[in-house]
Amino acid sequence: MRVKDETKQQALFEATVKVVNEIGFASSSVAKIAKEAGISPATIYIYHENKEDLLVSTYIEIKKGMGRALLQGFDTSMPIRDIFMMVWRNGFEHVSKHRADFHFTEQFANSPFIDLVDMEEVNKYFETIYQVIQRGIDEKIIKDVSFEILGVFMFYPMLILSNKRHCSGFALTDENIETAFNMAWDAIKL
Amino acid sequence: MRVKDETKQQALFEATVKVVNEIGFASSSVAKIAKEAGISPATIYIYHENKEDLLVSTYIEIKKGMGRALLQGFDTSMPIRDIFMMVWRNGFEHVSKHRADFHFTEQFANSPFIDLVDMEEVNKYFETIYQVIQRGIDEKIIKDVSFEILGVFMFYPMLILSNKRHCSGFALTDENIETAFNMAWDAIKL
Amino acid sequence: MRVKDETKQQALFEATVKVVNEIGFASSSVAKIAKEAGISPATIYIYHENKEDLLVSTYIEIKKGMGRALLQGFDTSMPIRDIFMMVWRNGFEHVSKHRADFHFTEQFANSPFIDLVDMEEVNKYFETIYQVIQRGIDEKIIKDVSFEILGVFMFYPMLILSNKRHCSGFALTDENIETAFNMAWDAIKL
Amino acid sequence: MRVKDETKQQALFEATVKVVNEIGFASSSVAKIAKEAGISPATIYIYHENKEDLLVSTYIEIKKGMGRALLQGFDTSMPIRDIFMMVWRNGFEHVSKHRADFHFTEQFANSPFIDLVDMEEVNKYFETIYQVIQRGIDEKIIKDVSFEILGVFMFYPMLILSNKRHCSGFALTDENIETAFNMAWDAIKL
DNA sequence: GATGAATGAGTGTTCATTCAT
DNA sequence: CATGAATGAACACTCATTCAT
Repeated sequence: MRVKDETKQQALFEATVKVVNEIGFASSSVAKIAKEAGISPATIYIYHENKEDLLVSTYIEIKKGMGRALLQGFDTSMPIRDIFMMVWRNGFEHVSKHRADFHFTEQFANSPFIDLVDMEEVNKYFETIYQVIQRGIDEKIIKDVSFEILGVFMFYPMLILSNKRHCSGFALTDENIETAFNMAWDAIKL
Repeated sequence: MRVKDETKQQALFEATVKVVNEIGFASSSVAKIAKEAGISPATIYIYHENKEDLLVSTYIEIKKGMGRALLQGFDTSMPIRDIFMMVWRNGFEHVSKHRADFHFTEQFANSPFIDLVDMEEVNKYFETIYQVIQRGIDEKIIKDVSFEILGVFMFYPMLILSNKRHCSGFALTDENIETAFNMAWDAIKL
Repeated sequence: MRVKDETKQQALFEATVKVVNEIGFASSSVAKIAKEAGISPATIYIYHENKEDLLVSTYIEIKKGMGRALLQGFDTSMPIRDIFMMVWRNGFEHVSKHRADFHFTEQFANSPFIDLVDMEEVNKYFETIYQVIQRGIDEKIIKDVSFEILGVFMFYPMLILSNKRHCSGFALTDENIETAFNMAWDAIKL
Repeated sequence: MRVKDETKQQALFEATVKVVNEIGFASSSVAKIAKEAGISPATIYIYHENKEDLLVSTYIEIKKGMGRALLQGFDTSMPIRDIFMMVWRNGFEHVSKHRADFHFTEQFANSPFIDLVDMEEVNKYFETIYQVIQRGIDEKIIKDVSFEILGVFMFYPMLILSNKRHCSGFALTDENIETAFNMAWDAIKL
């Protein structure tokens, strides 16, 4: 795998997301993705070892972007609740701007492909957030339960609410986002 | 004229779930499912119009079972919170007994296959629960927000917490289940 | 093969002709023919040993009808030319009334299926006509060339001219039929 | 990038003709044709969109060769009858050299596949001959009837007489060919 | 006599991947 | 670096036929 043309690599990621979103993993083929990206199927093998690698790389690329987006404007000195609200808003903003990407990750994370991902690598993009949660627990602001349970009420709701497939009726207005945040906060706050 | 073998149909559903869970939609083929079910690939087409129909039927079959399970022991006269707790417990119990089925639906619901399902048909299995929610809203016990938002905090958590992929560290103990219920209830109660 | 229901047998012949004409031998299947005939594929095997036998039987059935039709109103005492003209007219009349049947035989006779037919059996339906030809040769009215060559100019033209595929512009009017007859007669007469 | 192998394309045409002639459209499969051509079934799809396209292309290829062959030695200044005789002889010579090809076209032209052919494209290979016919009509040498009728007596006989299936007893000797020509000429001449 | 269930073998076509250019 | 040609293996699905009922 020799890397050269960065725009081609980018086009490949975008094509992968588009094709998989439109027809699912079951029907997605290297040929179709290549066609969408405007390159030859053979060229994909210059950028990626095989099909699996293409899919996994696409997933990690998107996750990296999400981790970065959530922490936009982050400031340790802010009150815990404000930090969460900011993260919450950042999350909705980022997702609404990258619906397709996020849609892809949902599909990916609920398939056996997820087993191929080195979760350590992904988690490090969210490290800072874990630290905030821990602080909240230590300061007795947040319930003292496992990160996983907290995530179920604080982070998954962002994904589900933003997912047209699951919540077709939830418009991403400031008001709706705040209402939902209050519910999430009620769930996790002590 | 031989008569249609009902056990074959059942074996087919189980094989579909098993194969899809193990290797995902991307690699699941009619031949593999048939082999797992111990029948000829051609026989599948006696029971189902095509592959799509097999997958969709499997999904609906599972959803039907879930809807039935959630309402086990249901009694209108119970207090709203108790009903939800019962549904919550029923949910975890059912899911823990049918992990594979439920795993399949997660994958299915996050793929384009879900678009092939007549949601009306699925929703009717959950009709009674919708009525309880409405009663809770009317009696000012539950927050007056859309069903979708409530579902995100009251029902999706069951799915995510039970999902080893997403919550490997969440053991389905009575204590954990109750802790999580309290968080869900905090989120939706007025 | 036990024969019972004559109308079913007839429906089967008609279905065979219809299906083969519409989609050709390449796509025709026992199942499609059975469906067209309104019976089960399995039932076909009560009336015919196998698919081949069904096709061949259909061909022979049609040929029998043609042989009979050509000789309608036949009378040995008529002048040779008049006999030919009568046969010619009978031919066009019969074909125009049984376009589909005739269409089927064209396709059949130009496929390897024809090799399965016992030509002796078919030829006997046309025996009388061969005798007339021989008389014409003996009486020095018709050119003394082989039956095959004479057939090419006297009988094949009926088939080709009646075939919409080959002669879309040839309307089966009395005038056209007579014009063509004169050409055929010019070809074979001494 | 490997370059398309023209001999492979040719082998494919020949294999198609051979297989279809031997077992008919009903039994001819892409796999059998590929095997006969010595290539992988998948390779066929590099040269042709699908099976249909392979068959149609083969037909057109053969027709093109025929059109060219008929006009060998063609000279406008020759008398009409001599031109026809030359075309007639060219036809028999070409057919006898390419029996298999011509056999294929007979089968093809009597099947629904013929409907897939752009007749305009085929007819242009015979354009010159149509002009000669028209000249013959204008000069009152040939009967003033439609091209189709003339073709039935002037061109179809070549095909039928050369067809072992229809005329097993017609040897392609110069004498036989001339005898038949005279009959054809008698049919169409004024 | 008639049929739907059942299937091994086959259908046309696409797959992920390699390779010569 | 990039590609179209090439393919063995697999794909979803249909085949002709048999068989229990």
